[in-house]
Amino acid sequence: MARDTGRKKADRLSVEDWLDGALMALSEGGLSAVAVEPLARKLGVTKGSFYWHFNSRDELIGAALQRWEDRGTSQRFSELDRLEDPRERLRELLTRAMEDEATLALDFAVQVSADDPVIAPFARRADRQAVDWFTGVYRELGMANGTARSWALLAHSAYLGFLRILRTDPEVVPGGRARQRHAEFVYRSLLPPPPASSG
Amino acid sequence: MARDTGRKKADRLSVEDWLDGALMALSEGGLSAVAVEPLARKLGVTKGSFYWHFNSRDELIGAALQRWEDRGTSQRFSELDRLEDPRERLRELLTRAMEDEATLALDFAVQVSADDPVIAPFARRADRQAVDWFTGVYRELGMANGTARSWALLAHSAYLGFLRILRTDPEVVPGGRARQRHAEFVYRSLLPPPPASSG
DNA sequence: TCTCATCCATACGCAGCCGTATGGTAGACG
DNA sequence: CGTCTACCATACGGCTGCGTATGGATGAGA
Repeated sequence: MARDTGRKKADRLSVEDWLDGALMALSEGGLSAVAVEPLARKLGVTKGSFYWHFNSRDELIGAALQRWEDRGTSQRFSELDRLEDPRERLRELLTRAMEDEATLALDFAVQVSADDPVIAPFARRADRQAVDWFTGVYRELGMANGTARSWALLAHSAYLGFLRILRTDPEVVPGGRARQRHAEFVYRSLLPPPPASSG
Repeated sequence: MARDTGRKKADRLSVEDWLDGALMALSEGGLSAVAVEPLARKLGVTKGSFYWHFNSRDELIGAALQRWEDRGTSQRFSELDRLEDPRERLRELLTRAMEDEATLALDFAVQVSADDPVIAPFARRADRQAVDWFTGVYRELGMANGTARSWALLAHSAYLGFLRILRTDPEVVPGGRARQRHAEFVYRSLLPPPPASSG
């Protein structure tokens, strides 16, 4: 059967290799770059290889985004949930999100192609997940449900918009240390006026 | 000469007709919908017509976006500048932006294709214009330059992100009266704590 | 009426991508 | 050593969009 222990040997690609390639292409050239023939060229094979592993281009995109969802989207939040102070969680998410280039690139690519029928459900789930997460944080800060959701929506909007500006017009957005300071600023701005007392 | 008075007569299209059609297609189907042959079909003519008026698809896109820039982007802000109170200007922009469907659709389309080489310069100019405008408002509210720009960046990010969520996942975002209340909320949130200056 | 410019249809070649069909190769296994 | 299977190359047909070339229609003006 020879069903496992299959380390790739430079040729002889695996499904994983295709998914990696797809995500790479997605983050570099957008959705249109996730095309069978160009991808095959980049991987040093031909379409024949691809259509053995997958049935269609959409299947590849779906699988790759599923991988993205599993690896990134969910994990990102569950890690932060270990922090006790909701304020700290908020701060960590924002500062961290503005640092990791790979995450930024993929989030941007998905966001930008969110109107595509294959991408849409993933983008929607990512949105819901983020907004829900933010909502939880704000609720822990003592807000009512409605208010918390408003803040959450604003926070996630700010992230998405910032992402867009960052990728399209890097000149407008601060870079390096200034970026960290901006993240800090956004954190403070996205923190509602202190409800009462806390430390 | 017969150089003017040329009202279109159902057939016999003009450059303006093509630009209108391009913007319409852009707001409905995104950049990929601004294609010569599909557009020609929608206008009831063939490519022969198009290539008489334009030299290439990119030329059409550029001209259409130029029209968009002239008509919408600039005008939008200059109108608001008539309001004395900067707070009012801010409020008007936000509430108005969340109402006008046509504006939303086009802004979204441009934003989503902002990585396209033809679209990019327009998106960049629109970003700069918006951020500069916001910066002016915040400066009038008594902020230092750097702080004002931070707030401006946040405000514009929030708009762009909200736009993206609105078009992709309408369920997450409030509609109708709730939308107005959210706009009001965003306005209040994007208004820094009273006067004075902070760091 | 003839002419000329304007506007458009038709038909073509070209390129890129999708998906299929079919044959080939390398290694596991008996 | 032969066979079978996993993986891939090659070659094909089809679709869609871009851009060109060329000729037809229509109306203004002489």
